[in-house]
Amino acid sequence: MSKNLVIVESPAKAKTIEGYLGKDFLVKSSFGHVRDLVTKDLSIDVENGFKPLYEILPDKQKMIRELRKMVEGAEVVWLATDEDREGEAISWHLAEVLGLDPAKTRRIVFHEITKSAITEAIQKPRNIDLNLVNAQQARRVLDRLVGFELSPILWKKVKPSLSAGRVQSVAVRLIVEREEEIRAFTSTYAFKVTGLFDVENEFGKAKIKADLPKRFQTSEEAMKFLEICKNAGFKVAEVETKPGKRSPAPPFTTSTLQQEASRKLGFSVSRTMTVAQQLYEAGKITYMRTDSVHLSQMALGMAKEEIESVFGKEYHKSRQFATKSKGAQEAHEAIRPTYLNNSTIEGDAAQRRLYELIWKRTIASQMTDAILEKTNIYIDISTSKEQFVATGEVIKFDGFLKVYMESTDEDVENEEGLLPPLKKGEALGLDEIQAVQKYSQAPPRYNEASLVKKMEELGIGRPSTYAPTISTIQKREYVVKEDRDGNTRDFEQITLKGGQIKSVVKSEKFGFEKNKLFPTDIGELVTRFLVQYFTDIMDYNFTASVEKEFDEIAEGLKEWNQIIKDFYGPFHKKVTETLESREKAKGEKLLGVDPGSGKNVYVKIGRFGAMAQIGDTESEEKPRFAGLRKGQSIESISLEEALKLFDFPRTIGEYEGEDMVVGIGRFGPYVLHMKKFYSLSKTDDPATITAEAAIVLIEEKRSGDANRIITEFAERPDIKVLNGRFGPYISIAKENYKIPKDKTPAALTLQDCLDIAKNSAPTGKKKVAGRRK
DNA sequence: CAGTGAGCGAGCTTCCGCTTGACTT
Repeated sequence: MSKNLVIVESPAKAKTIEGYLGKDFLVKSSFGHVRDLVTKDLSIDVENGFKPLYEILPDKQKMIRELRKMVEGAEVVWLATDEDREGEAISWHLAEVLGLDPAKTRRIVFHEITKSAITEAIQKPRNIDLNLVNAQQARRVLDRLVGFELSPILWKKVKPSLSAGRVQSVAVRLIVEREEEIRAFTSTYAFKVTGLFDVENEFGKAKIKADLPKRFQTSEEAMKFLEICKNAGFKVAEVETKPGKRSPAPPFTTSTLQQEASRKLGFSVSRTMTVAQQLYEAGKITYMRTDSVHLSQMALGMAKEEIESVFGKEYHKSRQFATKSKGAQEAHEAIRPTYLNNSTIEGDAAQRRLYELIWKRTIASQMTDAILEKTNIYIDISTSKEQFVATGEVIKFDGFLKVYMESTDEDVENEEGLLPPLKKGEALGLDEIQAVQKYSQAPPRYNEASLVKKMEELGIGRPSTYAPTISTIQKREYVVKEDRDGNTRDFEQITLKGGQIKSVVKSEKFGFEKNKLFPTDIGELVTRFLVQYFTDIMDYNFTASVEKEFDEIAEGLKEWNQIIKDFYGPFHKKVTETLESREKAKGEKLLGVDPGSGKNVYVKIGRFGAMAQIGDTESEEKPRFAGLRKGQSIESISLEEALKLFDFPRTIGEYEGEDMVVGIGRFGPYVLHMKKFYSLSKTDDPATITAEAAIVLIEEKRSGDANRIITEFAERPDIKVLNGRFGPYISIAKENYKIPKDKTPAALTLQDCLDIAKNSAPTGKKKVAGRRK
C-alpha cells in the first residue's frame, strides 16, 4: 500500500500526475462530485437553517468503498481537487464521506499539470476552506430551491413534467425575446450608391470601387442623384493613409472553442465537447472545460520555440491574456495542445480538425500583431457636394494572420483590398454608378454557439453545463433547433452606364435559417408566465447578483444560511401565492368562427401540448379537440389550417375486409387497420393519401416485422429471438437480454434463452436514481 | 411508443454543477 493517496477529479489527470509523483504516491480520481442532495423531494430543511440532506451518488458508491480501503492504508491523504468553489466542495465531501482524519489530510491545488507545479503544490498544503465550501452549498441549495419550487408550479399551471431553473429558464427567455424582436421588426430600406471608376496614369490602367456615404430613402431621390452624375466629372479630392494593426484573439476557453468550432467546422456544441474529450483523454490537449485564458509558463516557452523555428523570431510575441467573463473561476489553463510542436495529430477527421483549430488559435495568440495600412480615397463630383469614398487595407506585415483569423457571426460584405496608386487632383473616368435598394435586417436568431456566448456574457451557466443546458431546453420542448425556408422579395437596381440610366427589379432570398434556435409555444407560454410572476429570478442579472453574495460567503463576510433565508422568505411566499390564486396559463387564442357550426375556434396549450378547440368549454356541449401537428404553432396557425385538423379520423377504404382509417396522433399521422397502427411516411399527406398507398404501407410494415423475428417458441409464445437496431437480442415478456458473443442467435434453443436470462440482467431497464438522461 | 384534451385525484415529473462510460432494440 502506498504511503500517500492523492485524489483528483479527473481520471486522465490522475494518470498523468501519477507519472510525476513516483511510487510512494497512489493517485485516484473522484470522477467529479461524489455526494449531492438527495434526488427525491427538496431535501433541504428550510425550518432549520436550510440544512442540506446529502447522499453518496449511486454511481460513486463502489468507488467510495474502494477509496475507504486505500485511506486505511495511507499515511497521508492529499485532496487535490480543482481550485474553485465546486472543487473545494468536492474535497470537503470526500473528507466527510471517507471520514478523513484532519491530522493526516492535506488540501493542495495546482493550475497546471507539470511536474514542477505539482511538487511545488505538495510543499504548500493548506486546510479545506470552509468558507468556499459554504459558498458552494449556498449555490447548490439556491438552485434546488428555485428548481424544485418553480417546476411544480408549471406542472399545475401549464403542463406536467416541465422544468424551470436559474439557468435554463433565462436561456429560454433569451430565445423567446429574440423571436419577439424579430416579429416586431419592420424592415426599412434605403438606396446604397456605389461607383466604379477608371484609373489611367503612369502606373497603368485600373478600376476603383467607391461608396457614397449618403443613402437615399426613395427610388426617386436615387434616380435624381444618378441624373446629376450623368454629365459630371470626377477627381481625387484627397488620399489619406493611416497605419493600423490587428491583434490575435486569446487562446480558447470552452465557450470560445464552441463558437469557433461551430463557425469554422459546423460542429454542434455537444459534438465539440465529445471530440475535445477524446483529445483530452488521448493526452493531446489540456482540459476542455475551462473559463480561463491563462497559459502556463511551460506553454509560453513551447510556443516561443515553435513560432521562432517555423515562422522566425520576428513573428513571436509572448502574451498573457486576462479573463473578462463574468463569474469566471479559472481553476484550469486555457484549452491548448499539450505539446505545441505538434501542429497536427493522428486521429479521425473530426479530431484532427478540432486539434488543428486549437493549435492555430494557441500559436496565433503568441504571435506579433498584423501591421496594416488603411487608405481612404475621397472622390469629388463636379455637379454635387457629395463625395465618393474608396477604402482599402493593405497588410504590411502579416504577423499572427499567417496562422489564424477568428471568424465573426455576421457575414462581412465588404472585402477591402489593395487600392491602385492615386494622386490628389487626378481625374477619374466613370465606368458605372449603381444605386441598389438595401433592406435593413432583423436581429439574428441564436444558434447553439451564439447562445453559449450570450450566456457566458451574462455569467449564467458554467463550462461544464453549456452543452447539457442546451440539450435540456430542447428536450423539454421549450426550444427547437431547425432550418426554416426564407422568403423572396423584390429590390430595385438603378444603373448609370454610358450616359444611360436603367432601372431593373430583381428578386432576392432572405430570412433563410439553418440550425437556429426557435421558441416553441410552450417555451413562450412558460417564459411569459415566469417573467410575470417571478420577475427577479428571470432577470438577466439575477445570477450575477447572487454570485456577488456567494463571493461574500467565500470571503467569510456573510453566513450562507442567512443569505439563503433572505432569498427564500419572499420567494416562497410568492410560490404559495401563485399556486393558490393564479389561473392556469393556457396561452389561449381565438382564431375565428367555424363556418360549419358557427362555434368559436381556439388554439391553446393542453396537457399534451398545443391543440385546437371548436366550441367553448363553458357551453353545455362538449367542445371538440385536435392536437396541432409538428411544425404548426399557436403563434402562426391560420383558421383554415386549424379546421383541417378536425377532418380526422377519416376512412379511406377497405383492405382484407376491414376499414382503413387515417388519423393524426401523438407521433404523427397514421393508418389504423385491424387494430394495428402504421405510421405515414414524411412524404405522405394524410389529407390526400389513397387506399393503394396505405396498403403499400401496411405490407411494408408486415414484411419488416417478419424479418424481425429470428426464432419463436411454440411452447413459450412470450419468448422470442429478435433482430433489433443494435443486432439480435432475446425478448422475454417485456424484458430484453443481450446474446453472449460466443453464441449464434439463430441456433439458440428455448433452454439457452432461459439460461441467458437467468445469468444476465435485462438491458435498458437500469434505473439509476439521480441520473439525468 | 399509441391516437388523449372539461374536471376530479392517484402518482409521476423537476434544479445546477463536477466527472465518465454504459447503454440504446
